[in-house]
Amino acid sequence: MDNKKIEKISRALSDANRIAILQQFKKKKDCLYCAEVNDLLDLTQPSVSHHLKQLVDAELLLPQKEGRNLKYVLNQQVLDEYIACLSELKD
Amino acid sequence: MDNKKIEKISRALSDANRIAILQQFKKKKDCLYCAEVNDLLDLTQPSVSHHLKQLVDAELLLPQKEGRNLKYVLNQQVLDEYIACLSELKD
DNA sequence: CCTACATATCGAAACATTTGAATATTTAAA
DNA sequence: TTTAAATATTCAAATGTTTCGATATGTAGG
Repeated sequence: MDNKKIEKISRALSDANRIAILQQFKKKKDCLYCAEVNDLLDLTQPSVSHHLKQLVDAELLLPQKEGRNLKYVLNQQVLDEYIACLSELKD
Repeated sequence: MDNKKIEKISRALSDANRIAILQQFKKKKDCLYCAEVNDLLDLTQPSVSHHLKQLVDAELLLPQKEGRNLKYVLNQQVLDEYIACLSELKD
């Protein structure tokens, strides 16, 4: 993972709403629907769409269309790689 | 570690210059001098001071005065706690 | 004490991010 | 095939971040 990617993921994580979205995956077992995120956050629909886009662009979330709905799953591999890069900073 | 702290650390990590500073600790064994960071980055002294401040405010770096000079050490504990929080996102 | 060095702060310009209203797109259902 | 629901896009306002020149502060050495 190069520094540009570390920067992008870090930026995606640097917002309270986006952190809340990611934490919601702990409660819902493994996937979250777009509509659920709209309910979760105290923001208008375009703002939520903006935040989800940041997370998808950083590849922390993987989107899957289901008819009119949009389902997201957490990209554990990218998260693992990011954590591995941070661990390398230690010594 | 609460969400405000996760947000702050993530923001501190969301900049190419600050990532470069942290990675420099791998090369220098365990501490970095302010003057070395000025040499490392292609920025003016006030800009470098600004970036170091972000890292210190996020408690990723611990500053130690040495006369006129300023020495930084990596705060491994905070880094570990941050990594632990990210790991918890994975289910 | 004066001078030079190391770092910090201030102020402003440039740029990026966040937000919501309005509107567009896509798709399911009637 | 019209209508409604779910999500995305556009635009602009507000806010936050980055950068640097100028200047301030603190400290060591002469």
